[in-house]
Amino acid sequence: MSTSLSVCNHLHDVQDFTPHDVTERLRAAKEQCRLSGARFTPLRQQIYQLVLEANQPVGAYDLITQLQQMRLVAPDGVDDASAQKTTKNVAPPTVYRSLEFLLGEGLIHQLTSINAYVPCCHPRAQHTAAFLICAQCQRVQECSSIPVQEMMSFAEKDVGFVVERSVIELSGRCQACQ
Amino acid sequence: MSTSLSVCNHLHDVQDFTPHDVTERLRAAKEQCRLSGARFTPLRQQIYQLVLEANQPVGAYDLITQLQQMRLVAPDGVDDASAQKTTKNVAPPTVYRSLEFLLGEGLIHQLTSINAYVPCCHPRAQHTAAFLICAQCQRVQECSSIPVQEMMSFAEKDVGFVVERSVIELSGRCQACQ
DNA sequence: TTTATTATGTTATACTATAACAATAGAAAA
DNA sequence: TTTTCTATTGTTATAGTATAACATAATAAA
Repeated sequence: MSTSLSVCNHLHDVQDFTPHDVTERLRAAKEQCRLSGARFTPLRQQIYQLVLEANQPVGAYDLITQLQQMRLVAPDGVDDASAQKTTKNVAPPTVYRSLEFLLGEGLIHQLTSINAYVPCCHPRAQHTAAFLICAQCQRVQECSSIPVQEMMSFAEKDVGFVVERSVIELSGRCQACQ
Repeated sequence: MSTSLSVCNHLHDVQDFTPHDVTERLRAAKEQCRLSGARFTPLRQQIYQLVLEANQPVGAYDLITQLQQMRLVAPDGVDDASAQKTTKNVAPPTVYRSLEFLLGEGLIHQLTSINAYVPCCHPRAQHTAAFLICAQCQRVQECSSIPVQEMMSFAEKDVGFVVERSVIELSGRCQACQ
């Protein structure tokens, strides 16, 4: 996906970022956090980048595995640069806390039905969105157009229900996989 | 909820069944299974009844706990009817398999976002529904009216996405809790 | 610098769900 | 009826997801 951030259609693929896209997203996220006073720490950047670079929704434990492989350390008592390095343990709270931060900033979305995370196609204040999840190719499309809004307003106006959190996830086959 | 089964509005509370309602639901479910050739075994009936009688969505492990309390057994080697009875272990697969059966028959719905189950307001062949989940009183309303269908047809017609499974769950405050 | 706050590390554990195989019960066939 | 087959349930073990609680470290504020 090489679409400019300024384009605001109602349906977006949330994967297939080019390296250039990833860089741009990271830069934009830094700027967004700077403006809102949030601390976009190295760990948070790292995890955001992993979510951006994945071509599928990523699970929390996938991220743990990847972080562990990125954090190579020398064995105890060995100061030799050529020594065989070993991976360092990364515990679940490390990633869950960063995921929570990224969700709060609106940089990523949680896919509750498959316990995974995807980048937000258009980072901004938290917004309602529906997701089309292809069970074949694992691609995800984010959709914030009319039908979603109609469902929300139906709930609020017709039923008097105040929506705080929405989970709208449709699984099936995308057009390309049929 | 004492509404007759024949009433088919688009919004239903899925809790607050009277004992009479529960009996009627069980009878209807037996009949439905008899017609479709499915085996509505005692275990499955028992679990369906627990879901019906709950005034909140129930988790699988809630059901396990309740089943264990219902299955009292005498201690080893004691045949005295007056002996103190002890609970018998019930393992997760026991309830998950029955829940899967009830889902397949369309007798219950799964609330993926809170890992819980509720009775279907109008048992019939599997159908798409949205759920309004009150975070305060835990009541759930099942909604199968226009907005849901519009979202589905949007996905299928406008995007060419064939929906196989839908998770549409809105959490917040119901009218009574505001 | 000192203090306060926020973020991360660490250990332990809770909660949710399924795989794999054994035993049993019910239905169908002989 | 008896046997055979199939579906259901029991049982053990484990996988997968997520959070509580407290210690340490890094950053910001006083």
